[in-house]
Amino acid sequence: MTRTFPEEIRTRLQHALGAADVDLPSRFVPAVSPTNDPRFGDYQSNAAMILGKQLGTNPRALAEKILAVFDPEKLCDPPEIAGPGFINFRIQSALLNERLFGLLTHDSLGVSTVADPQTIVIDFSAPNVAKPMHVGHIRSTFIGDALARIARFLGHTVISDNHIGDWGKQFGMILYGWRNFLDESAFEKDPIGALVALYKRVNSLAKEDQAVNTACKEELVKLQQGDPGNIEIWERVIVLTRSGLDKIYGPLDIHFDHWLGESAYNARLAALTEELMESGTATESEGAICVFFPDDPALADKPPCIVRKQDGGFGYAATDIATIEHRVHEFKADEIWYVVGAPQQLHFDQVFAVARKRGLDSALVFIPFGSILGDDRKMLRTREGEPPQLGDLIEEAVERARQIVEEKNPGLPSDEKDTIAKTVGIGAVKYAELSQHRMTDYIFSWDKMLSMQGNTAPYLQNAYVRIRSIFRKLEGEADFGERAELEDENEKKLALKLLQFSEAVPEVLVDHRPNSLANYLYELADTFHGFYESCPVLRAEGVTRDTRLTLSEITSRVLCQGLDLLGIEVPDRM
RNA sequence: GCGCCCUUAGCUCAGUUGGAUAGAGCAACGGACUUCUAAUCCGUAGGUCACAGGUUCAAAUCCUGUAGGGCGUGCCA
Repeated sequence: MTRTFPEEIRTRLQHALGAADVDLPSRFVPAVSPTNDPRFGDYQSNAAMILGKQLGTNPRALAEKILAVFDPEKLCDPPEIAGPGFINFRIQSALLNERLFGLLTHDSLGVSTVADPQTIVIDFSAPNVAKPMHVGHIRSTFIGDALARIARFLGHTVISDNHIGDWGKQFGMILYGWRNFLDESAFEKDPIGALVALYKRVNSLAKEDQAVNTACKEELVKLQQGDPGNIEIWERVIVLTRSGLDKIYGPLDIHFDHWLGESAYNARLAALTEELMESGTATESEGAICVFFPDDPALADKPPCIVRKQDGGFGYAATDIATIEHRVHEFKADEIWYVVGAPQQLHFDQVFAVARKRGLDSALVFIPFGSILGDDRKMLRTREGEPPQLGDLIEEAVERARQIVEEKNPGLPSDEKDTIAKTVGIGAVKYAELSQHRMTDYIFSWDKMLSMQGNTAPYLQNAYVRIRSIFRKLEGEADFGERAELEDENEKKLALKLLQFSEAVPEVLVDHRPNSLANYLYELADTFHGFYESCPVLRAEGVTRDTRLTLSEITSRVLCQGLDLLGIEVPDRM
């Protein structure tokens, strides 16, 4: 297992600190980060400044003391002290050469698997039954899928679970609608559409008419209590919904290990509630079974967690608690990640608190994201208005990409153009989401989601395509020679960037933010384009050519692998 | 009312968790295709990091307050 450059530098700094007999605060770890200006070398550490402050000594003097015993052998040039006390490191060319060339035979492109693999259940996407996926589902679906891919790549055991909303109050509405207004003919033509129409009709009716609202709740309670007629309807609706969802997930290349929706835990809810009562965790309040948190300062003055409602029905707190139990006991989850919108913070704080009271000690991680807003700057909701559907968005993306391919590369076979259009269009939509910080709210915009210029997936795909084009022009098998020798500044910059893939991937899981990987890939493509402009590959000779071929090959592999971790594919031509 | 989150270039957003002169993309302007794919590249212009204090060698980043916005706040999920 090869250490990354920052890890190596950090280790040697720690050695030096020990050798220099510096009186370290407990658990002090020197920070090492890439520089933002090449004049300062490749990496920098502010350790001397931090320590200088804590120990009351001059930072630059301390830095000199550290560097007097720092061992740069086979790693970097002798480090320099700069500014108020930064220590700057420049990686040795020989080491860059060696590591770069080594990447050719390294399957995971320099990325080490984690030392302590965990079993991680990731809960994402979770659409509702009988409602089509719309643009509001983009975030959970794409972010969750990317996190699953990245965690797997790093060596964790990942179990993805689509916890679909197949049991809630909206289902009562479907049942009510099914029993009262089902239009069989419309249903045969377009099952999903008919279900949606049904839902909408009942929803608006229930808003105005309290009796309808109550009737819906009653249908739900009947279902939850096992009424055979309602069960039968429910089963049919699930099958239909599942097939509708598969049509969306398929082209997006998103797959789940399990589809354990809310309904999967129905049989457990009554007993769970009783256990909660018996253990004193839950109490009755205003006719509902609730958990209060008097000992938790953050939750004490908040409304209670409602496990069972007045009408006897179970809310999603009950199913979520049962779900955690299942994941801990059956899946042996060390961690459970919830990729869910930020507004549900309180709900998960409560549910996690209940789980802990029940002795479930797996790490429960809420991974929130900001809202997608409509033109009015309000959250997109299905209840009012009509947010664009995910299927339509994808279709439009593919169409726009198809037009551009037609324009740029009319000579390609038609079926290849189709494939390219899918790869590019879907990539653009995914990247638009994943390149953004997950907590940022944004106003949904077709043009933004479908942009194909600048910092977009097609930009990264284009860099890959240019490289594949180089190799297509090579006669026969590519020969990368026996070593790399970096001369030009653009080559060195690119080599360093490529070697930093090993830093960028693990970085994502520090804060569960795929956008940090997207940023890295954009910078890589940008660096590559600089290299591409000033360093001809095929016209070069000897070791220069070998080196440039190596740089190109590794760049294409990192782009392909990196994009794959975001769930984005690359075409060979575009 | 209370709680959480947000405010960075005309627009959309990054900003490696406190580091050196705050960066990209769009849009604007000026250049580069008989060359390994121009979905590209190079250059110009664009900033009181909402505002006011504070913490320190160092603040877009941490603390306090103010303004504006979003979300949540007992039986939807």
